[in-house]
Amino acid sequence: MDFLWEGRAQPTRGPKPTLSIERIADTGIAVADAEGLAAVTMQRLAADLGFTKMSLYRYVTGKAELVALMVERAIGEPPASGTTDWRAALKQWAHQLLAAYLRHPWALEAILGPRPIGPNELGWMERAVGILPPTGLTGSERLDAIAVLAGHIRSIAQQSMASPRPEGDFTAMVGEQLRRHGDRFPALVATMAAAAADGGHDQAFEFGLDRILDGLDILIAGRLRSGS
Amino acid sequence: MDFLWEGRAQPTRGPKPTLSIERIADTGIAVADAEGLAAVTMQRLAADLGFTKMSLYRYVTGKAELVALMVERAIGEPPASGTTDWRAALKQWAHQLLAAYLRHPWALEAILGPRPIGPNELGWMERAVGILPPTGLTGSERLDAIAVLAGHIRSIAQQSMASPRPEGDFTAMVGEQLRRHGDRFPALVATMAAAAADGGHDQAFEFGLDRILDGLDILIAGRLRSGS
DNA sequence: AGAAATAGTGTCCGCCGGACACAGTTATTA
DNA sequence: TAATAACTGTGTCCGGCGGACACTATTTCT
Repeated sequence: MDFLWEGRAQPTRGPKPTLSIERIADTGIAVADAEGLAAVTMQRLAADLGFTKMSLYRYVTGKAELVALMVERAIGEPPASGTTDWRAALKQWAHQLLAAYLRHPWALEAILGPRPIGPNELGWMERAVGILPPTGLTGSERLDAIAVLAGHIRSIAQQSMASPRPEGDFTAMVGEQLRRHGDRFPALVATMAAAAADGGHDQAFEFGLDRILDGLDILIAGRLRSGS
Repeated sequence: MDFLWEGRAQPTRGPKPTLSIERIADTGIAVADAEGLAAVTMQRLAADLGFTKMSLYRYVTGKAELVALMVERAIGEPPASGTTDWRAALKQWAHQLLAAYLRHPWALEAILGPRPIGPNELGWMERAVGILPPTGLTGSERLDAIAVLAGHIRSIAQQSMASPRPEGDFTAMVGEQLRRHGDRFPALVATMAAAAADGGHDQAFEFGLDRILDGLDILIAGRLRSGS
């Protein structure tokens, strides 16, 4: 349950371990980066490491624990902040977290559903809540604000997941279906045509981020006005 | 590829099929609702239906297709809108979509990554973009606005996923780790304490929704002012 | 009365996560 | 120094998964 927090107490007797949790997790990360999370199997990692499958179970109690370790290492520690302005700092934080997800898209798959929380994941949250205090929001509001941002980041990262085949692209797929059944979706057809006419390049992340920050700004400005 | 759009042309010769795609998908939905997506196996569905596993492959080319069908049926058609005010309509849409996800939490798992898009999914998008036109936003902006909302909804639904065991709850898990390693996360500890002191009940969805809509409101108001 | 196409079954395969017993290695203890 | 306890890595085995394929039984068209 807390294997993400304290390292195993290393035993005194017995042969020296040749492998390490870190090497196994890093191999898993490399495989997942290159071929996706589905390619991460005990067999595969053992083969890449030159060991047998069962030897890995000396370092990891099961696959769930392995994946949790991979996520924790892949996400890493949050970089330090550069500004004190809450809006600029949150924007920077969002960009950094998005970059981390884009480096390891499989992590989105791995963090679905209830799972143990590691120090790095908590570190990212810590950095974010550390930005907000001087803004006059309540504790719940600060947590909720970060939840919105984190959700937007995950959502965009998920949408940007590189698809192995070109026909997996979401907008292309929508376009294809609209070409066939456009009569059933008139507003969508019109909007996508308009989007293709204007700039049309992919700004979904920046757009959503700016809207959320604008919305927070209003709330914060109101609080500061009524509070002072 | 378009099995979600047109029904199979039914053959003339041969025995009458006893099963149907719909019955199979509905059985899958029932199993997934009750025991999660992992419990949905060909063997299990066949057993529940009183047939052999391989008989299902007469109706469905593989498990991926089955899951796509399950999602399409589970999400269903979007309900009709009640208002013409864009903000109220978007809010209603968001609540309806969230409710749909909460009814079938496993759908979040199933819609990760590139996948075929069905008419119902496109219907939800159609309804959303149909709300926005009279707001002065460009085509790209309207699509991006919906993407932010959809992301927030998915994110909240994912966070609210009922965990089988009580210790799977996210905030509880965070609290537990903070109790042990709180010294490393001072801002987080302070914020969670503050959140427990104020109302503290779960308003993450409404909070984020209102922030996003506020942010959109600013942009729209600005466009209308400069446009007229 | 074929012949052709289909529905459902039974068997088989490779791959997966993982339990378990075993042999070899190392530090402690008698 | 010899015995022993603890540990590492291996080999074997299991149940369950998705799915390929051959086979029989059924239905309809020629």
